[in-house]
Amino acid sequence: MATGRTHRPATRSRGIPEATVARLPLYLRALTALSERSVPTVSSEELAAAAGVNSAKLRKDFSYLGSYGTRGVGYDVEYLVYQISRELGLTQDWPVVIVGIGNLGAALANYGGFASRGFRVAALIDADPAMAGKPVAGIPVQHSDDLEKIIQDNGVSIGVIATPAGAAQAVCERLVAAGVTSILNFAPTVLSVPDGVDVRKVDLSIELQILAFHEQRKAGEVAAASDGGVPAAAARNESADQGPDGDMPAVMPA
Amino acid sequence: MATGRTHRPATRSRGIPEATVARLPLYLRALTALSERSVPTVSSEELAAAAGVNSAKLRKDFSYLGSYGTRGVGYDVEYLVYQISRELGLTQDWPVVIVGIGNLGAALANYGGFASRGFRVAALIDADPAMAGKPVAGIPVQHSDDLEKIIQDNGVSIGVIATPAGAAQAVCERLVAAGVTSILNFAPTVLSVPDGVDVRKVDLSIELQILAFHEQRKAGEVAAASDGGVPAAAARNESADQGPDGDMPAVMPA
DNA sequence: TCTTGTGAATGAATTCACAGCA
DNA sequence: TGCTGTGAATTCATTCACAAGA
Repeated sequence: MATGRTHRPATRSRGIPEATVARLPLYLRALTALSERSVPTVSSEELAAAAGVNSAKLRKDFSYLGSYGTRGVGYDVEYLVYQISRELGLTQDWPVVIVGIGNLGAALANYGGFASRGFRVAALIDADPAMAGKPVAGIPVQHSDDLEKIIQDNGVSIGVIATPAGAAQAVCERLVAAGVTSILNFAPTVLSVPDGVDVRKVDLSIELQILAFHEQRKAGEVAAASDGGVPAAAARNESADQGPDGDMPAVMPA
Repeated sequence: MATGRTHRPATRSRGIPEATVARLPLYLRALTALSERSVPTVSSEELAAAAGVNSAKLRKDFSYLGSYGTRGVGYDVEYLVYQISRELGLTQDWPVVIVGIGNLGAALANYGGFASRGFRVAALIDADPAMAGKPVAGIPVQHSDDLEKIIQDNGVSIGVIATPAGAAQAVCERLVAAGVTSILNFAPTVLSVPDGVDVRKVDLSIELQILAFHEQRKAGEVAAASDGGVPAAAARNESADQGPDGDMPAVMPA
């Protein structure tokens, strides 16, 4: 788990399963789209289809949040948007910093999906002095010497690492020391952090390797040489669903 | 599951759990680093630490591949690298195309972690005529009119979608029609694909939302207003591990 | 003696299937 | 009547703990 639910607080089952938390953003995205089309209500079946999951799972997920639907009718779109946003903590402002403004860092800085969801790029930081002052996505890049000050001045608690792998652990340590408690890591390294700090990672290369694994199976797979040879053919019948499967993200440097 | 293991072929348990497959690239990365340092053998304990998982899980994972270790000693690094690479299908060449050469597409094109793992960027494709011919990462961008021909000429079976959300489904359909059977989707949309096609997604915004959820908990969380009010404080004691947790990736447009 | 490989136990997530309510 | 909400059943993943083997 990225974040172990240690003991359960007191009242009510404040223990929303991690797998459910990971799907809430999907539901939110689907709901937002419905909201923009002024759709007033939606059934679990419809919403599940839009989010790419099955309806039983969706209803179970929502049951952890409370009873926000109406039997025989469905869910009120606006109300659900609000409830899920609140649950995810998106009703407040989250300043984030991006460290490492290479190709990837720049892509992230330009990503539009932030502001709309409570995230605000508070600063861009890079170790290259030549980058300092240069605006990326309208925000001037600052030198990493000032990292600690930037974090503190902006009250940043979420940091994004988009540096090369070699620099990631050091950057991570500085971020944590300065007060960051959640890190999104794009560098292909395992970061070690103290308790109380969450790390999530995104690794392109890993995702491709997982695809390659499945791809290999499809081709009819005959030989593959050594070790107990694989049984021929057996035409796999992949089910073609999205990723609501529980596996891992992947990493990527700038 | 991203790819349902339908019936089990014949011989041997050719059913490697999806969660295990998702960790193999992590092990491979750690092993590659050891290999570069010419470390000859490694114990499950050491390797697990390097990969950020626990050793029982690692041993169980390896047990699905076969018995590649030596009791009392550990694993031969080179041998394991080979076995895992073979299992993941990385001993062969995988040509990939990247569609949508915006900031993100360019970042992906420049990503170095490809070639070293059997992936080769066969072509970059964009819908903007102004981009055509312009080299990105040393590869000339081609116009999307030629998508089908490019896929077929290069025998591409893996496609990466880095277009804006609005274009993703259409691109996906053209890729699939042209013969692509695995897709890595960076656009924040649910793609629908026919059976037999695998889709994995990477969504930055979702990852941030998951972090925000946990971040919200840490702050001591008092009010939060409506719905059954959350119990005060209860100082969460997050365990700070990496993402080998089974949750979802996230998405992002160019 | 040390570390793997693995059954058995536990825990988490998903799916089923239907009672309960609008 | 129709759709939600949820216990119960099932499937999948992790962890334990120790026998087997170098």
